[in-house]
Formats: sequence, structure tokens, C-alpha cells
Amino acid sequence: MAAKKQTPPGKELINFARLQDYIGYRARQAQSAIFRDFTTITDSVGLSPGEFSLLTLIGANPGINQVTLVSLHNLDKSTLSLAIRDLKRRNLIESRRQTEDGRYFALYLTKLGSQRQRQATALVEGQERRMDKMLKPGEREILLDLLKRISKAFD
Amino acid sequence: MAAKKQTPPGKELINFARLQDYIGYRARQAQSAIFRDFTTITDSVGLSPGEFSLLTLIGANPGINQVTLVSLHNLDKSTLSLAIRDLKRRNLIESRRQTEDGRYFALYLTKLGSQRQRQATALVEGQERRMDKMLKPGEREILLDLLKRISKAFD
DNA sequence: TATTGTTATACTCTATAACTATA
DNA sequence: TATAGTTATAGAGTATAACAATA
Repeated sequence: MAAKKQTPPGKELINFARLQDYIGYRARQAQSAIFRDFTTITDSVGLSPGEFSLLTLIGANPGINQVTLVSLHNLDKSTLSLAIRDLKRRNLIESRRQTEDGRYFALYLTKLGSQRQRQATALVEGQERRMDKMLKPGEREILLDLLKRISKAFD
Repeated sequence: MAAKKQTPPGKELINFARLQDYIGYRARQAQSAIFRDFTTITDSVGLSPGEFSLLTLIGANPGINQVTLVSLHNLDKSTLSLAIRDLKRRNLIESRRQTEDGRYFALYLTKLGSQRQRQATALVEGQERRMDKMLKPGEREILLDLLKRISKAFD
């Protein structure tokens, strides 16, 4: 009978309270949009977002150990341990017990891991270029600087 | 024996590859810092972050239904249904079946829910003011605008 | 038939605690 | 005793699918 839907109202009819004026809210929206796309990218090369991040850090820091990765990732060591085990099983990384201090295991990318990491990196750079299209010259640097300062507000 | 720790190296010794130059990476760092603090805030009034968000939207849109909330939240309706049930149990919201179309339940804050929402909002505004301290005049508006445009890159 | 909302179930990611191995 | 790393277990948050109620 009615020509147009009565409910649910479109987003434009919704009262967002002050939400849209909050940095917290906008940062969540943006990060969530980026992350959804990022997940599609890492999925396409058979990695989770966290795994891509781990492969990148291990690739750039050969011989890094788990304690150091934990401090970079805000993860518990038990959580990281599971992720590491999984990456080993899939032959993406390998670990060798250090001779100087046998408590540490030095982590390295395998050839396969290195290849996957490079594949994913190329796709992620593409994502960055898509974001650049929304920005004017110089605005990328401004955004990075502002985000860095926001992070520092919670140190 | 050694005077200084050998491992793990401090963050300053870590090679971050290109990570620090990515908007995706910086946005994740910033959002994650904000969110950790946000969780502490909502915890302190007995809410989860998602519950605070739901209470805010219901408070600003009395009579809103679950389909509409789902479209705003990027959640499955089954997930939202559980959250709504929980908020009802704790007497923070109430729902009334609509007379015009009995498939819908109109949602409202209870007095208690409204009070909690206001408490949390005051604390969240405090968080925004702490972020402002890292920014110069005008930079908040710039940041909000840039974040909005980044979100639009993935529409 | 289509839509709103619920429930059973399972999956993913995470942390806590107890553990082993090395120092 | 202290630190690196593993494992068992549990909790939070999520989605899928089957369902009931209403239109």
C-alpha cells in the first residue's frame, strides 16, 4: 500500500547524538573500513591480518624472538605462541634455538613465507594508493602525523 | 654478567619495514589505543563498548528497531539479538511490540539505562578532551575530515 | 512469500594459569 | 629464582542456519 518503506528509516534519518563529532568514533569507522578491506587482501594470499603483520616483522628483523614480537603486538605470549606454531606448521617461518642463550628461539621467514609476504605487501600498497585518491597532496603526511600524535595521547 | 639486557631489543632497534608509513597501520595503532582507553571507561560504568554504543543510539532514537540498529552497526541480527536480550535483562532498555506492524519491537532506554549512558558519555567527552591536548587549534576538524574521507574510500 | 526477531551451534581471537626448559 | 616459550582451558564476540511470529 505505502509507496515507500516506513521502517527502517535510512541512515540520514538517524540521530547520531554527538557520535560523529568524536575522534574516537570516526577513527573506529575509518579503521574498521580499512580493516575489512585489509582482511580481504590477506585472505586472498591465505593469511590472516595478524599473520601478515608477523611475517612482515620477522622478514624485516631476521632472528627476532617471541618476547620482542609480543612487545610490538600487544598480545599475550600464549596467544603469540599459537600463531607462531601455526606459521611453522604451514612452513612460512622457521625457528632455531639460540646458542648464546638457549631460552630464545630466533625466527626467520622460509622462502615460501617470504614470497607470501611480498605478495601481500604489493596488495596492501595498492590499498594505500586507493586511500591516496581521497587525499590532496600533502594530506597523507598530515594524517599520519595527526594519528601518531593521537596514539601518543595514551602512552 | 652483562650490564645491560641483550635481548629483547628495544622498539627503537626494530625495523618496521614500511609499516609506519601506512595509513592502515597508523590508523590501527591509533584506534587500538583509543579503544583500550574507551574500554576502561565503559567498564567503569558496567558497560561494554558495544553496549554503550547501543544505549547511545537507542537514547537518541527512541523507538528504533533492531533492523535499523543492525544497519548502523555492521553486526548480524543474531548477534544484536543477544546484546539486546542482555540489556533488557539488566533493565537498561525495554521494548514494545509496535501496533502498526507487529514484526517490529520499538526500543527505549529505561531510567537506569539513560542514567548509565549519560555517565559514560561524560567520561568519553573527557577522553576527547585528552586527545585535544595533542592537537593545535583547527587540527581536530582537519582530522575528522580526513578520517571521513578515508572511510569513503571503501564505500 | 518476505521480513523481524530468536535460538542453537560453532568458530576465531584472546587471556589466565600451570607447565617445561634454560639461565 | 627469573625468563622464554608451550599447552590446557575458558571467555568474549562473532556469524550461519534453522526457526517462530507477523505481514
